[in-house]
Amino acid sequence: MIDDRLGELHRTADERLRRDGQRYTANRRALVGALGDSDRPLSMGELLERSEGMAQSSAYRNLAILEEAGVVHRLVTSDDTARYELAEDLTGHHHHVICDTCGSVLDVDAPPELERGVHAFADAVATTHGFVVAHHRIDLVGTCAACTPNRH
Amino acid sequence: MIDDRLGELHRTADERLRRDGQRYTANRRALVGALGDSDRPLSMGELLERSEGMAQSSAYRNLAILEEAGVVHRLVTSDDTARYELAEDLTGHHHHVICDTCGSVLDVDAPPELERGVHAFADAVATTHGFVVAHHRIDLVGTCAACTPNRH
DNA sequence: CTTTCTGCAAACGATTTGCAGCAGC
DNA sequence: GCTGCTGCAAATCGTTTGCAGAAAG
Repeated sequence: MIDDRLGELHRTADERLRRDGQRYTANRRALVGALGDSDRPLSMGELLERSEGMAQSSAYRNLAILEEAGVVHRLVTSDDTARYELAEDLTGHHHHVICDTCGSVLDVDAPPELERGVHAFADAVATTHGFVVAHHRIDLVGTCAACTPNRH
Repeated sequence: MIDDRLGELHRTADERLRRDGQRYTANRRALVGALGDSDRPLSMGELLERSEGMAQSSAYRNLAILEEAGVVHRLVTSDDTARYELAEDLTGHHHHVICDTCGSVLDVDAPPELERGVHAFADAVATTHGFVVAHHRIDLVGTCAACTPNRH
């Protein structure tokens, strides 16, 4: 196997769950697999489509446990449905492009110079306000290519 | 009156509502006044506290209408309750510092150099993905000064 | 066997909506 | 008066939780 990214991912997830006294069950494996296959955050609906026969309540419960274990990250963009992605240390640092019209979210990398700028900003805020900055978000919000023709 | 910022604000809100065929009622004035008095986004609870006797449903309805009219902006940070602030052209461009622990949100200005970087990034994404970027968000997420001592 | 997981159904909490009466123009 | 606004109560919708049985170790 040339690219064992998914195998590695499952191994890491298993390990982090065990550390929390949790089991890496088929349901959890399915969720992590679905997120690992995707290049963007997935909504609950999308996750259920990709997880044959999983009860919605199990999905919610497992995603919460996976987030607790540091495997998954839950995000809320603008509409009222949450989306899920793998934790940042599993995917690499990235940002989001969000379509106001259809709610879709795309992953993108920001130029290093921009990242440097945000870090400087974060340091300044930490100093000024005694705020401990854990991480930052940069979202570009607008209209995606698919939704643009629909504007009139 | 030396600083007629609030008067001006109410005049603008009135005008934008009328443009939409809406009235600038006492309830709406109270909401806009509360947001204009605040230096940070307010939750529904905070808005109701500051709006003596307004029904919650009226507040939600009016905030939706004010948002439609371009007077108010609704934002969702991480927890599951929305927050509201005046539209950006009424407050000036700014960003948010969000406490993961207590959910509080603080307004902050980013250095111009950082804003330039984000715009360049937005332009690049627009070109690459055919995405029309309407605006951007930069959030610093972490632990506020008030919540820091509680970490152990 | 014991503990954790699971699905189902009921419960929740933020937000929305239907409706009848009140208010603005 | 007509139309929009309000409060109230009921409905919605995403998400959470209680519970009894199934599965992992």
